[in-house]
Amino acid sequence: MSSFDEFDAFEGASLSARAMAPRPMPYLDELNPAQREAVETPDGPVLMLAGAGTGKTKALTARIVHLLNTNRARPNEILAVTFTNKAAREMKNRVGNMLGHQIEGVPWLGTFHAICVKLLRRHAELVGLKSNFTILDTDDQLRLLKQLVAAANIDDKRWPARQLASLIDGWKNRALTPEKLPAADAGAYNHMGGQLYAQYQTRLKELNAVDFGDLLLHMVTIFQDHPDVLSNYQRWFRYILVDEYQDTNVAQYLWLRLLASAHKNICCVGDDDQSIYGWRGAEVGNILRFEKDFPGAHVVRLEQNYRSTGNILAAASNVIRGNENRLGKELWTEADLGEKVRLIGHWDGDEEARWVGEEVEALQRGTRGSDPKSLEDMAILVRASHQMRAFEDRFLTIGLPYRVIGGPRFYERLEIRDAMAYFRVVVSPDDDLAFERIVNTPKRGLGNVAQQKIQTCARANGVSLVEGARILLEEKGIGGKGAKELGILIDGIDRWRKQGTAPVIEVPLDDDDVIDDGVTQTAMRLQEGHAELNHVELAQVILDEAGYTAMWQNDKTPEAPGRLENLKELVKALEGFDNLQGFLEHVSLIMDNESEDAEQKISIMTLHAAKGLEFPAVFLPGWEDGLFPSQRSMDETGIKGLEEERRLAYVGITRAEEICTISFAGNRRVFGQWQNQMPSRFIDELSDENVEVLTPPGLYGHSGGSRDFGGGFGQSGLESSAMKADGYNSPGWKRLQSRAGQYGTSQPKESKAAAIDLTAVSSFTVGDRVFHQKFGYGAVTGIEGDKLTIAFEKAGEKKVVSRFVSASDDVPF
DNA sequence: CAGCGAAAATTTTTT
DNA sequence: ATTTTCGCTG
Repeated sequence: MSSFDEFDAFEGASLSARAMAPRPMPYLDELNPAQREAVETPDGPVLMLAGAGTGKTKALTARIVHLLNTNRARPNEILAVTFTNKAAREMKNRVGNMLGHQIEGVPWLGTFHAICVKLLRRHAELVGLKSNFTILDTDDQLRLLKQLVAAANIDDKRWPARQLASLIDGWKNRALTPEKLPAADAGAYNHMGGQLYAQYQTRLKELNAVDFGDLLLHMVTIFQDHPDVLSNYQRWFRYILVDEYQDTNVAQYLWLRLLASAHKNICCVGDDDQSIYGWRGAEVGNILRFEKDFPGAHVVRLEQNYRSTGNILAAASNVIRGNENRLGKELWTEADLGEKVRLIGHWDGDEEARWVGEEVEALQRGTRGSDPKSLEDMAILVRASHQMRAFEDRFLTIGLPYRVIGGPRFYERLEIRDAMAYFRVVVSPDDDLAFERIVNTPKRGLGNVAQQKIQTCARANGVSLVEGARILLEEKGIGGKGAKELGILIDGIDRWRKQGTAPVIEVPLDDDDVIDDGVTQTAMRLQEGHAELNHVELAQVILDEAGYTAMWQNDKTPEAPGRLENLKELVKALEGFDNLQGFLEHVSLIMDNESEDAEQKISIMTLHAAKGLEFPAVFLPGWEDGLFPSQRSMDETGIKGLEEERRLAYVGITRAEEICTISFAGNRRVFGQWQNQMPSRFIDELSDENVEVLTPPGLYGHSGGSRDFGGGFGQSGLESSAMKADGYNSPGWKRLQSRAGQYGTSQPKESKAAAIDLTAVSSFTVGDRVFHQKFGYGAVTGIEGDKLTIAFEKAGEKKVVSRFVSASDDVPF
């Protein structure tokens, strides 16, 4: 009460009060009433229901700053959790900016996983681990499970280890240890699920390792079994903030509830309409139930949208209205109606990609009525990643710079994982999984048989694989080339260990000094060893001496140079860390790589990856039933799945600030087979008055100007609404169908042949030497209609539309 | 044991 | 259609 009076006085603006105010709070003036309410209700449970684009992050950061400014908490007494590293980074930055860098930052601001690692390092022994445990990636996890499955004599064919992995994952998400597993669950996976889960956990402990799910599960277990530890943290974390609360799973929920149960100073921010991670264990129920979990909770609704135009917002609202289980919010905006949401149907997926490409270029030029837009301001959001390919191909051929977000990540690449496995073997002698990975990479003549022997020997002696291999060699249990190579490898590992920084040693911690200083205290400390090399040099030496670099240098496949390049980048990335251990830790948690490059590019990403982002212009292709909403999602979870898909649609539309373009295709290749597609049911749920139906350009080719489907559907507003009123019987759709009939088949394969006749372009023959703007010189190796297959000297083999290449003679020197 | 060709599986979304 | 896995041969 008392400390608050000062601020009331401050509001009153009397001079004396202002002089007494501890710090100015300009950030409060920038908040709207709802945001301000959320910020100025610091104590007790608060639920901030923040719709898309309503300034949620702003409110959250202001709240943190406010807690600090009012001296309610010191920076390290605030626990702020997010889901993604990106969100954590952004919040850190914004808090830093608001504070004007007066304070180092908020040390306990991070993802659930990052924070749990920090905590678990301090209390590892309580769950039978050492504090330098390693975090397994999904690769290792699967390899481990495969071994267990094989040992249990289960047919890997009928019961894939992958399936077991996802079961275990699911159990961990629900905070179920093997002991707590309900009988119904334990019987899964050929009646062996529970047993194998227990074995898996035992094995992890032996390896001194955890998987991703363990990070939370172990902490929940520790909190539940050790009230003293829990109460320590309850006292320490005086204020708790949670971002994206709708995405929390049971384990995360329990973790939070345990920590908050004493003081209940917990502020959860979320939007039930943006809950799109149900499939990986997120429980919308957590947010729907908040007021029951925390009686007397203060609920604040953020409903003013600052992102999108009126039309976009209205269309999105109308779609989400189709969901039953909602807390209910109605977004509004002061912005103009703006352009209507644009809707267009295409013949097939390639045509769709072609059209989007042209549309992007038109937006760039500003010939679409609006100001010219930068590629940075545009995004293509797809349901599933395989949809990206069509756009990548298309953009490659027309030379449109693009960037795939959330694609194959740097640290998940084969060569990077191999290299890291080498580092791991050097750093942690017991990392059997890493050893398994590299023992025969590069090829050392150590096949299955030899590896089996090492396994057996290690197990018989109760030692790690490296030691097992050493013993095996001494006992001459292996001969020939393999023995020699194995000897070299083991000697190498010994040498690298000596050359590098000495291994970490545990620093004993007692609970009292545990959280004393979250910034600088780490559970491990480096022992100043007799390192001959710094860790960057060491990494290079390891890769070179192990023959790993050479392996790729000798590799003739086209991707080998890229892999070498990646390895170089990896070594360079090491410079940012003090030692190999720190780096490995970082990598296991930070799996995103935001490589910012100077060139302007359009972004391609999944709808999931787009959450939290915004773009002036957004393309939403592939709105077809079965693809979006995804058939699988509906099959697996029925109406629940459909509602989640609908939320995904809502997320997609609300990413757009000014221009939102939705499209679908009548035909699409699925598993290499052509399939007829129905327009998505969500298209029918868009509100008519906010949508404009565009006329598709000619079906084929670039020759005769724009032809539309069977005489122009959607020219008038009436027709367009008719179409949307019933997508399945819409004139547009029927015309799309009848167009198919015109070519005597519904198989576009056939009609593609027709397209070839119409285009009649190729003035090239196989063997011609050609030039392409982007790829340079090459030779034609195949012709398929107007598409040429060209073996480029630099870029390798590519398929390119013939009009983008010229005979190389034409190119002036 | 490795390299090659054939068969099978894959396509939701990820901290 | 493409990628991964499997099984056979050298």
